Amino acid sequence: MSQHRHPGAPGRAGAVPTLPDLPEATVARLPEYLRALHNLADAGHETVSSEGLSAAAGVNSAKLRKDLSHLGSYGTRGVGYDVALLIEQIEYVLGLTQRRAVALVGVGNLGHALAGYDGFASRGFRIAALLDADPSRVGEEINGLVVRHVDDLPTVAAEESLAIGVIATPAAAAQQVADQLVAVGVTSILNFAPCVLSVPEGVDVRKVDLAIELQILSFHEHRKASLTALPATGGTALTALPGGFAATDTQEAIGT
Amino acid sequence: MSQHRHPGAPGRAGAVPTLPDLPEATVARLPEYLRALHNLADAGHETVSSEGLSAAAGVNSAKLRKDLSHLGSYGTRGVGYDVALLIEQIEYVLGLTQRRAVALVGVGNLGHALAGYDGFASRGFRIAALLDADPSRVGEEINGLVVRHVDDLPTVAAEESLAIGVIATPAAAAQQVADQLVAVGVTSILNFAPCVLSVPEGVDVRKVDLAIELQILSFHEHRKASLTALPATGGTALTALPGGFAATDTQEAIGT
DNA sequence: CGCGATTTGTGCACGTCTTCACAAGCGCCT
DNA sequence: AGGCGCTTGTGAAGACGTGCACAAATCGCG
Repeated sequence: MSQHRHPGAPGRAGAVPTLPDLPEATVARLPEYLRALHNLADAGHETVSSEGLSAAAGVNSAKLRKDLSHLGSYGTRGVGYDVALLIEQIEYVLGLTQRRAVALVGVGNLGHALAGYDGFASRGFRIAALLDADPSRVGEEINGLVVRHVDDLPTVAAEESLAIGVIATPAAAAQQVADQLVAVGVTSILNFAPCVLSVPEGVDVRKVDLAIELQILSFHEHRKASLTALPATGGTALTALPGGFAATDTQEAIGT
Repeated sequence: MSQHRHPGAPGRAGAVPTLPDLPEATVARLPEYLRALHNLADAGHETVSSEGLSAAAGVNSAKLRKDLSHLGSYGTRGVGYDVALLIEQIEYVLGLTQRRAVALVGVGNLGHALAGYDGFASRGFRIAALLDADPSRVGEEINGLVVRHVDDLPTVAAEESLAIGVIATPAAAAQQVADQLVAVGVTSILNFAPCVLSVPEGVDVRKVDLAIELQILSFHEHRKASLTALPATGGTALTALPGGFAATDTQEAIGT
């Protein structure tokens, strides 16, 4: 159990790609670690302790160590983790060593924003095509890409190796678009439309619903409000401790 | 244990607001149930079984029943749930009976889209103000609202009862904006900037990072690809079962 | 070379979430 | 009224995720 490193990662010369099957919760945090690591690297740090990295990523340090231990044993006792090596490892595990092509369907309000969002490009993705069902939108140029009709999907898929699709259409159109994406071989879908998609087995769907996030916050607001009404204490029950900000002030590497 | 309904909900004539403290996982699903219920109501359904509702919301029916049981005992054995009543209950618990005012800071690419997103308005929220730090953006009118300078936050907070803030700025500005929001009394923040925020105790932060979602999908792509490479079976290992779409075809009420 | 300071990696216990399976309850039909 | 079929609500078990606390490992220094 001492040092089991996973093959296929550093010298990726066709080695056997034995991906450790990570817990979902860990996978969901890896991108956050990766972002924090890039910040640290930009700030000139060569190594970082689990304490420092966990603070920058906003998690518990024990959790971070356990997460990273699932990748293998990178990191030196008494020293910390090598920033560059860890970046390489996480990017490998996340499959970011190749720049994945993404098809974005639905160039409405949100689609426009996504098309212009440089966070995709800067983190390993390339928007390969913009598609829309509305003929009046076809031909429009956004950020250097021309909007094509969604029925051109097969053509697009033939040009590019499409694995990921993003749906930013109204809910009514989402299922049909999903079917079209699946038909051309897309096996991962990021869905911004507020509806449930049914897809064949083997296709992954992640959903982002902006209104849902607000509703969750609303619940906590409601709860907080109902708490202040109850207890015998005066009024300023939850206006935070007087002096201090709670979280980790180890955000050294955030600024730019 | 038979029928414990929670006071303060139906006849909300100042009754004691005893919010049951729901599990976080349940809270996160309630908005999804609510959306499905609205669809069912629009389609004319008066009642719905846990089976039907869970299918429309894309979850396990046992999970749905347990979730709803946390709210109290609405629903009739042998019949199902009264759609209208359940909507009322969930909206009450989520604190959506009042239309909450939201301040949106950062009117860039994403901020524009959010300002124009009608999903907020249709689900209980009202964008009360658009703010930006860039003077050249101040004064611009978006969707009937004029962009004001972020330093006007105190004024805005004085006009409106602000509890929720949305941050759609670049990462470098997010912490400062969060501080300003907290300073004027905001206790819930939805953060779209890719960074960790430190806030005082009692303030809730939820984060949405579009790139992270893609990276999680990328991991699963990577894993799927490495799986097809390994097993002795031919090639079409994961191209789904021949005939059938996996999920719940009980999406009757989705279309519109 | 040995020792102390430091930090990783992990066994273990705990809490939360999920899922099954079934008793209790309700309505309808005869 | 009684019985039957259907559906909710929930106990219990298992899976999963979290966090503590500490042994093992490494570095630097005298």
